[in-house]
Amino acid sequence: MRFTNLFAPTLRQDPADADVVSHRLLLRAGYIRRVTSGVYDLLPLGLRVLRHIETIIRQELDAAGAQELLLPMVQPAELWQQSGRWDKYGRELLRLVDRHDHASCLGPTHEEVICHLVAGDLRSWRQLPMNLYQIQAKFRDEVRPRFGLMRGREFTMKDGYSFHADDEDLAREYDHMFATYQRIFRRLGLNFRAVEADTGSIGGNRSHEFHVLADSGEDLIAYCTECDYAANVEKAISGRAKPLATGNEQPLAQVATLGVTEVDAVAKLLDIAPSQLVKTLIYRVTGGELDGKTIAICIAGDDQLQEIKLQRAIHAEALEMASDAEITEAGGVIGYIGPQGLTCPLFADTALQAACDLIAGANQNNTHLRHLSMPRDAANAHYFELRQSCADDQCPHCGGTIALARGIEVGQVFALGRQYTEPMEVGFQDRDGKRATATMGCYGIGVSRLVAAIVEQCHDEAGICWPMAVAPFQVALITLGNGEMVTEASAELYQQLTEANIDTLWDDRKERPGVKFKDAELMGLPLQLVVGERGLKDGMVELKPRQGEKQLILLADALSHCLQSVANPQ
RNA sequence: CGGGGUGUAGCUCAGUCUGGUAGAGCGCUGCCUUCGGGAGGCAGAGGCCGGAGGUUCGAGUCCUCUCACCCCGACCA
Repeated sequence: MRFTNLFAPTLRQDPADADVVSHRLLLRAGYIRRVTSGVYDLLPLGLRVLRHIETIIRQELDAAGAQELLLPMVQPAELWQQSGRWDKYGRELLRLVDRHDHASCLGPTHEEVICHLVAGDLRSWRQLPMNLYQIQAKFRDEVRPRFGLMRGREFTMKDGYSFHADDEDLAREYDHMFATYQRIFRRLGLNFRAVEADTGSIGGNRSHEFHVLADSGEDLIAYCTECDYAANVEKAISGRAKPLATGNEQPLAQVATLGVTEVDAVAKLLDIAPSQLVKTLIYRVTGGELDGKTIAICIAGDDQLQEIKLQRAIHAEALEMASDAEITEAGGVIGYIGPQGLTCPLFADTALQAACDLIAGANQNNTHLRHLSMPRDAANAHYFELRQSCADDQCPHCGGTIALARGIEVGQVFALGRQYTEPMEVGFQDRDGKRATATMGCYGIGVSRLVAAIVEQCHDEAGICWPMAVAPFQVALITLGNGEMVTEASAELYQQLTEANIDTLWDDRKERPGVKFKDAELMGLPLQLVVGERGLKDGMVELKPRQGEKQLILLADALSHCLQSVANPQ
């Protein structure tokens, strides 16, 4: 491609509304433009990168035995009503009504549609297993889209679904897809980590997320520095670095804490560690057996409640901090809430299970209690793992040290089981001649998000630094000046490179050298091949990897050098 | 949905407090000079100051309403 034919408007200054590096660079380098909140145009350069990522995904999935198909974006409400998600999915599901007053939605994910398809044609166990995938635009009406391609409302996703005769075979395919995902992300040149994950609203019983490690990531993951354990903090379980004190049961005693309510302030006033305090939080529950009820949660003073864990533990759909009135009704005194004397159900973190000699609110103004013993004074508590993992925690598997890192979730695999196949009636006749329901797995990759995630990990001061495997062009052929000699040599090189199937962007613009170098670096092309009069006099050109040193080479050797650098990038 | 912020030239932004002819830099067009790291000169083009209503002799500026976008939070495969 000649630069003069390429639509790639680069910006000299940073766009005002982009704070995150990938968003900023993709806008500046002419890869994307915003249409409206969370919706982007993918310009030719952006599309090239996306296509390269798709190609790697296709190659690996096809090799793994999956088949590509394409499902519709507009889906009838009936399918979602059948699975039960029409009412459950919430406002992220963009619903529309057509001219016949028929309700539909834009697909945020395709479990219903694929089950409908498979249910229609599945007859026998002999047809199983099958693994079907598609790469397609998804729409989720996110409450707060942000960071460019990182969290859009419309985005490109690879979603795959597998169907099996039994859970054993599903487990096999789950592991197979897990390994395939690792190969895909490795080929993309990413520093990533697979972590155990909560199954969220998609449901199911086993799930891993794949995270690209980056400080701008929206997720927090906990991992062991000594073994393979890694999990999203929404799910991670780890032991406190310093267990809480047990034994030593002394009688409860009131202590005046006039106007002091915050954990750190109380700890300071009483000259104790924050871990010796118990925080009591009051929530209102939506969904599940406790629907509409108020509940109390106890957690160590220096721990944070992980709400997702609580939600899972009590099978709730949503949690909200209780209002002042609800707290009072439950017997709590705001600022001095403690487990004793509350009238609502009490849940506590397992770290507190045997803890004694604690300080807690007394449910009395300006008063705390000393020597609180959870087993003795909060005997009605139900214990669950509710605290969020912290750095320096103990690994549950090997006892090693836990560390935290930020991650961008770029893929997730779920063993769904029969959660969708039951209501969608995906049945077949098993080898004993009996009717059976298929079991299902689903596997997603955020393709457009990957574009952003790669930039987050591969950039420097000057711009993007694409891995060779996904770069929109592999070589930036930069012609310096307009002389006949350099133009002819460049044209010759351009033809050679193109014929050798090397994606080459020939900067044939009448621009000064600085402009060309800056644009090539901003765009992040992995190799620069520079043709200038200075070198050409001696039959030489320059080859420079995006982040490496430049090398003078013979014009005659340029093609073979490029072939080698493309095949074996630094 | 709560909190904060921004809308003026293609981009980045001044001008708004204190009402009085619409500005700068970069980019863009033409010409000249320059030609190895976002050059210099000259001449130009480009604006319903997000939108609607109001106050005023007069509104980018003041008032009311509204829309869009960004950030933090809540939420979220």
